Amino acid sequence: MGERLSDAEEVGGSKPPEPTTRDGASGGRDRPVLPLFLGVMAEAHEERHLLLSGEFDCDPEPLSTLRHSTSHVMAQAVKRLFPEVKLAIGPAIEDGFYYDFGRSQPFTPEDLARIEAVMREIAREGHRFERMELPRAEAIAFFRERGEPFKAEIIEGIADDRVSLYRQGEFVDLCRGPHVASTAEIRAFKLLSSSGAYWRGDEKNPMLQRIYGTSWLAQEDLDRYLWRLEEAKKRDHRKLGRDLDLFDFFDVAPGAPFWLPNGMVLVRELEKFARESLDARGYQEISTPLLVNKRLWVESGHWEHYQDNMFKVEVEDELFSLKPMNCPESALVYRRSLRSYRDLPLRFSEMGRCHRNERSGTLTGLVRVRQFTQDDAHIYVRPDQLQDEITQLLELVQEWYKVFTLTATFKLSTRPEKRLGTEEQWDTAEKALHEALRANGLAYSVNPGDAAFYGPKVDIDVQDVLGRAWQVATIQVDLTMLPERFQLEYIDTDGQPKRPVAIHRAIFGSYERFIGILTEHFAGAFPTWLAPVQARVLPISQKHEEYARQVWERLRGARIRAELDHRNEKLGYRIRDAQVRKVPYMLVVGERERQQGAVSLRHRTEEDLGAIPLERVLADLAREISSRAATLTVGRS
RNA sequence: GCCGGUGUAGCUCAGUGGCAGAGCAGCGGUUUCGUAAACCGCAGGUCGUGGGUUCAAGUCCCACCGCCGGCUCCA
Repeated sequence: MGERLSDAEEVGGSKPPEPTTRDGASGGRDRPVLPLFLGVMAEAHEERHLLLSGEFDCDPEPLSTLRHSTSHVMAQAVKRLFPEVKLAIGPAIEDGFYYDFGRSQPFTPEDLARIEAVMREIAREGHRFERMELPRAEAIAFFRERGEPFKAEIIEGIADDRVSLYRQGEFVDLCRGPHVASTAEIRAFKLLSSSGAYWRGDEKNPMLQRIYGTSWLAQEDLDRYLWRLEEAKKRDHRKLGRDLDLFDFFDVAPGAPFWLPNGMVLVRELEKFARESLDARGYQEISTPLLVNKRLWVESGHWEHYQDNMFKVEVEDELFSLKPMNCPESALVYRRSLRSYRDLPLRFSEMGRCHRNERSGTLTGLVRVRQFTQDDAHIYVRPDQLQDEITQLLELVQEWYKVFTLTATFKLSTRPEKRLGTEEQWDTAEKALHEALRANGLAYSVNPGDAAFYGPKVDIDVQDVLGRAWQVATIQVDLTMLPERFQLEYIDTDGQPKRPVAIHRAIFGSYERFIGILTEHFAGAFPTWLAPVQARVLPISQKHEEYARQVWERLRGARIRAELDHRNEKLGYRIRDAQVRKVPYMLVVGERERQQGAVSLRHRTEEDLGAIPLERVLADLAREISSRAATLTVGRS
């Protein structure tokens, strides 16, 4: 993770700090993996505990252990500064750790600085982490006496007779370990932020104050991580969206993006891509109403289960709602005529604009919105067609993501406790998903019990260049919801009506989120086929404007999105401007080019590539765009 | 929705009770330029919105809205 930023498309990015040579698999020449781990294991009883139970509060892997230990040191520092604070929990998490504290006052940035300073003192003091065990009842009494109600509550929920505590210096915490040997091992860390968090994650419980931090084995690793955070900030689609004039939000429509001309190019190109692909695969596109009478939502069950998220509108004493999903209306389309077994699979695709009343605090740029457009489809199949259809869908998903150089991860979610449908139906559906994943040679993880109540699903995450995962696509088998609730049927070979199986699927997920992810993935430097402006013509001076205009006309004639920048500015200024705007190609023209019928080419990340005949540039550009190439190829060959 | 932070020019930000500021962007002029920022000038503001305190509010107080970081939710 974090090693993938060196792509050629990176524009104006700073160089990462020199990576440390050790990286888990790659040898680890000077990382103190072994000594640290031995330190963790030094105490014989802890080793025994590991061997016997394998139960720890964190992964006994060195980095998690270090982060978990850092959270204890932070808690110790907080207790030194604010003795009245109550301890809750402090786990290691990806890239760091947090600790939750019971305290009426939130922590200020100044508090964090003070806490961090005390943590460094504690590290200098070099306290050993010592494990001890107490009978359960004694431990409860111990924490009650120390005024730690949360800790006591945790132990009350533990079934074991004995619990383990860890001490470093004056600080004692309920903990299963493991820990590093001494606070002296905690060096490369930083507190990052504080926020509210509910006790045990339940909003009915009191709100605690959480402090997040990060901790690493070596200072270089910390520096590298902090650099990664900076880099992620530069790639933030909200910033790039504004800088590149892709989209904007206005406070009159929270959670609903306005697409600006540049961003709308992205939407249109993606739509075009999707339609070309789906048309070739037997999909039939439909479009259904946004505003629908409550009666439909009652029939679909959304009124019962999803009402709180729906925008309601009263029209002439009748209640309507903006659709939060497209499936019920797709079912109406299916149901409007008698279907034969020969008609299946029936694939209805829809660019479905949905509205969901997400709670205000959850809205985030394009990735969490109230109005979005799904690249939705509902596929109706006979049970015997299910597996083959899923197999094809997985192929399609991979084909699409490859175009965007995104790497997908597949997660299979299986039957939950509360579910509809027979065991036999679930067996068949889950087997179909397993087999389809295998048929595609895909590695996947399984989330038992995580499926929707109506059928198992495969969710697909993509990783962006910074290694962050985003859920985009989903393939959900629907055994009961649409088929049963809407009484869907097809006439089978025996002349009898049968229930089809429905598949709900989206590959981009939503255009909004997908464009947000692409923006971050490419850092705004989109492949040429997606780039809002594909080429800029730059005359050396205004004397060369006429030839520049001819070049520009040729580009536009070839339906290339081109601009002519003949502003009264020096060439260097205009080149810089095109670079900043991440325009893939700059075509510089002066007297020499005019005489040769050529242009001097420059890629957005590179130096002058020299004069190239205009005809060749046009041909190369056309090829690159029509093939939806991921990299810049014009003039290279 | 909850906890906290935040909101000043198109953008990035300064201004801590006493005349609303800078850089970039924009516009005008000079310059006519060979590969990442020429020079001079001009214009640009209900300081998120609404109340309040004060002789005086961008600044202090209250409420609301948006945004940011989390929590929760994510049929």
